[in-house]
Amino acid sequence: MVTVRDVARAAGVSAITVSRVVNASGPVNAITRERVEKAIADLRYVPNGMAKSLKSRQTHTLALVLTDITNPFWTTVARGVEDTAAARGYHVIVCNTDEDPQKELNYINILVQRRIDGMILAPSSNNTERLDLLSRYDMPCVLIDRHVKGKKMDIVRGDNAKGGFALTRHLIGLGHRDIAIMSGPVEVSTASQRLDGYRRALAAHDIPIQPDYIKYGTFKEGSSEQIVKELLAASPRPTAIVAMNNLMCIGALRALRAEGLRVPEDIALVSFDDIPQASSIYPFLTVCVQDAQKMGQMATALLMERIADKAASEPQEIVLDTTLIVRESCGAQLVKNAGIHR
Amino acid sequence: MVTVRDVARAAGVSAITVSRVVNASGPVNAITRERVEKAIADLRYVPNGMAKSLKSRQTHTLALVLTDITNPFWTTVARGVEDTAAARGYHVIVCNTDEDPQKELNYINILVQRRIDGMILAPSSNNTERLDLLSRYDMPCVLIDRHVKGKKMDIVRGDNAKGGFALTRHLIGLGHRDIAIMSGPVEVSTASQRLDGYRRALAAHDIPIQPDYIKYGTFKEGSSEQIVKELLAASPRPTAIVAMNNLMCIGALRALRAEGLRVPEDIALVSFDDIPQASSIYPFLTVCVQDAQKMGQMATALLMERIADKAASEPQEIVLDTTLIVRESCGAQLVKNAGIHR
DNA sequence: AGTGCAAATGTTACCGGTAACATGTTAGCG
DNA sequence: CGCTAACATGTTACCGGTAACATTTGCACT
Repeated sequence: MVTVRDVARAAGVSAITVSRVVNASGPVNAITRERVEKAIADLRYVPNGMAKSLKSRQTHTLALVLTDITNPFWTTVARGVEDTAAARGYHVIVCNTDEDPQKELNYINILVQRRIDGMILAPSSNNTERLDLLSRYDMPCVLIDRHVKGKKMDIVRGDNAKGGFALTRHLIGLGHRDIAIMSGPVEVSTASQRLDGYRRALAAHDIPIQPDYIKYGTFKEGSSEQIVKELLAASPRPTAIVAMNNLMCIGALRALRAEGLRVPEDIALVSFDDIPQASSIYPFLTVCVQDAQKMGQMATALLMERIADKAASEPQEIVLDTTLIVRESCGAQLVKNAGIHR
Repeated sequence: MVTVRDVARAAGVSAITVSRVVNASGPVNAITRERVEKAIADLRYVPNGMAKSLKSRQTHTLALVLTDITNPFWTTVARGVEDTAAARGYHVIVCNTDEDPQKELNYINILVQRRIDGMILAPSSNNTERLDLLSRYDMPCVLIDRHVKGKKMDIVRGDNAKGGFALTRHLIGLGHRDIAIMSGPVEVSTASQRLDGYRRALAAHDIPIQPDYIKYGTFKEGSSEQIVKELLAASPRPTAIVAMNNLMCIGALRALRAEGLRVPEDIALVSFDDIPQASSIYPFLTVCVQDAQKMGQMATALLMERIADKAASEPQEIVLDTTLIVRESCGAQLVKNAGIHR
């Protein structure tokens, strides 16, 4: 492949002059410039980004390390990150960890080797070891959607506690008192904060917390089936379920139907995060949504700041608001039509 | 940041010896190795991937250039690509063109500069200029989902003609004769092939082709509204619509509902590609699906072959089968219950 | 003892771009 | 006319890793 020196030879100048023409990084006589430009065109010279990166110590590459690229929430985050990064001349490597800390660690190691300029990370566990690794290597990092215990870092996340509170209170307002919750993994902050909101809402209405009503699963569709079975066996049987994310909610809906229960007539079901294309044609699920695209944008902007700034200012925590969208699955319609539910 | 030479100094050996320890690329005495490994651990040495890439002329990076990362079809393709690439030690840069040839060209230029090892591309136009650019720079490239006229290249795609044929014939089998189609952009092969299948199915049943029934839009939700309006104004009004992809179909469904028409009672609607999470809770749309994940896997595997092989064998065309999933939106249930439809 | 060979380690140079410094040239000004 | 300043261009070295080649050491075998 053609190099600066090839171009230089063809144009009868030195390599640095070619570099100056390409980057407008120094004075070049108009006639010389023209000759160089002709040589570049003739030889179809394309500068080698790696050589440039090696010398300049920046790669103009970010990584987005997320837990499930199949989940529309993350897709939308990715879109926000990609757009914001591209607008500033950065590229994004998307890495999918499937909530597996080992996979996550692997990716981090490779990304450090690649000397990416920074990283947006949805941590899959509370273990701080790999985060220490990042700070040791001076790699700017912004956490997204989740924090890690005992480690002060930049983070952009939704207001999970408020969301959990809002969903639960809404159900209480519809007359429910036996409200169960399908939580995500205990050690993921998103889950514990949402659970907190749930607890606080119950407490605020003097409803005692039933340990039987709190179940832990993964954030995937698959784990719901077992949980639904257990919840239906609880006594008294819950009249409403809060699912901790969109995929678990879908799983729950299927599982409930398989058990012969209608939603919302027999049991109400609400959840966090939407599935935009689904609700567009079938506005059924009552959900608490976050602006995922904005979350991606904010995280990227914060990361860029951090890259420019490195260890300067204190780590920031940006908390984005959540919105409750009331549709059918909570049974609000039923209540409206028939007075108090149950 | 620590380099081989720093480690070498600390261990009292030469740089190349460190390199040999790290890569097991030459004989090293056990005692020396131990000393070097200790130095690596003490200094927390991490090899610089860029320097390695510069020397070895490979980046272990692929790019996936697609047209809409919000579309679940492409997300699933991305997942297939990512998994397959990661399994072989490659990383993927995902680039989103929004069907904009200018954006696509930009990305290609930057990717050539980065000297990525290869590229999987869903071309946004029939223009071959940028593809010539790729071959000129000797960049292995596999087209995905779409081909480009008059350019022999590796490609992995679905059997669009067959799919278009199957959807149309299914509607004909249900008694429809006035079948309209919402096509994608004329110059995208995916669209023209599907349209071809539609035409062939009509011809096979001696149904004349009505130019009024063929409309062209983008592959996005937004373009459907206008098209639906136009189709409803045609005379006779079509009794069924074939949408060319999942998002257009959603748009059409909304537009039809807005016009006060029920699907499938008043008009049937079928489409290409599913929205998995939507149909999981609401199995409504009759669709012709492709295995997107497999498409991504195959494309990556083919690309890897091509990277290993460069200009060796002839370009391959891999055509994946499509499957018709009959659900409600085509009106099959109605027909079953009530005899011939309309 | 002499020869041959493998293992162990080192030296040099290069991948491609560019910062830092050096040199040559021209124009402006007293 | 001589001096300075700004412009134009070039030389050298470095970013960090490693291929190619060179050197040294130790051992087996004749």
